[in-house]
Amino acid sequence: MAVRAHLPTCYVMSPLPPSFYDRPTLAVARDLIGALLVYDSPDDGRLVGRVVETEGYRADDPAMHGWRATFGGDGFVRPIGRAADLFAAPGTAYVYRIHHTNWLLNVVTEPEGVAGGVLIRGVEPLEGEDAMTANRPASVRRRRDLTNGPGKLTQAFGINEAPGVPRSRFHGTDLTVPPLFFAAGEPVPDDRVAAGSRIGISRGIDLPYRFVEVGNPFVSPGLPSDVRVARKTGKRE
DNA sequence: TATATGATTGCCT
DNA sequence: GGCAATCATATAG
Repeated sequence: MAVRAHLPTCYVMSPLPPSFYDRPTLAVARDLIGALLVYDSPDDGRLVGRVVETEGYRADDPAMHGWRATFGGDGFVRPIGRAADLFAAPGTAYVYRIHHTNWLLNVVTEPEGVAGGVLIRGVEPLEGEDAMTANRPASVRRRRDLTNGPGKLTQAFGINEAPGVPRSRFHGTDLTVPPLFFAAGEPVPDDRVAAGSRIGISRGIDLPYRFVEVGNPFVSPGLPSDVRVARKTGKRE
């Protein structure tokens, strides 16, 4: 019988404050493991997922959006395009669409004026799982496929948008107040958190900016980019 | 202005 | 395992 995480009954789920995000990006990414993603949905009621996988993106990082235009060349910082929104106040939502219908949720980190963000890549459903199931395609069979990927969890929570919509409703919103926010969960000890290379990127593949809860089935299934490259080129470590 | 690519997913073989 | 979907954004010219 599978052991499922449960909501501590005595927990008051209050939003993590701006000071939580006003820190180095990787510290926030690490500490979000085990935190609760909460959305008080007008359609689905309260949805709660426990964060089990994150990735950090920051200014020293060629994988960050608009990195070349923003930091390249003379090293002068000039926020351009999407990257400008990563300079926003800590705790701001950074939501963007990739490929066609996939929307990815990030939270902005570091002091205002310093670029950084954490991508939420996997959560474990704790509350409102029926609604999450309804929000995902009927073809989804395994429970873990509900939320074991950055585009999957936004769809399960209903914080994605329709194709053709240029921006997300939540892009630029404050994640330190309802309806969409993070709350403290049971802290996850260091021996259950692993850092490694990120997934699906082509630059900065060696930077260990990805954090997962070891062994949790809601960690996304993709191979880290450095492993993928090593396989493709036939190189062994 | 023109072209290449992507912080993914799901369906196909 | 491979690859299409589908278009905004990044980058080159």
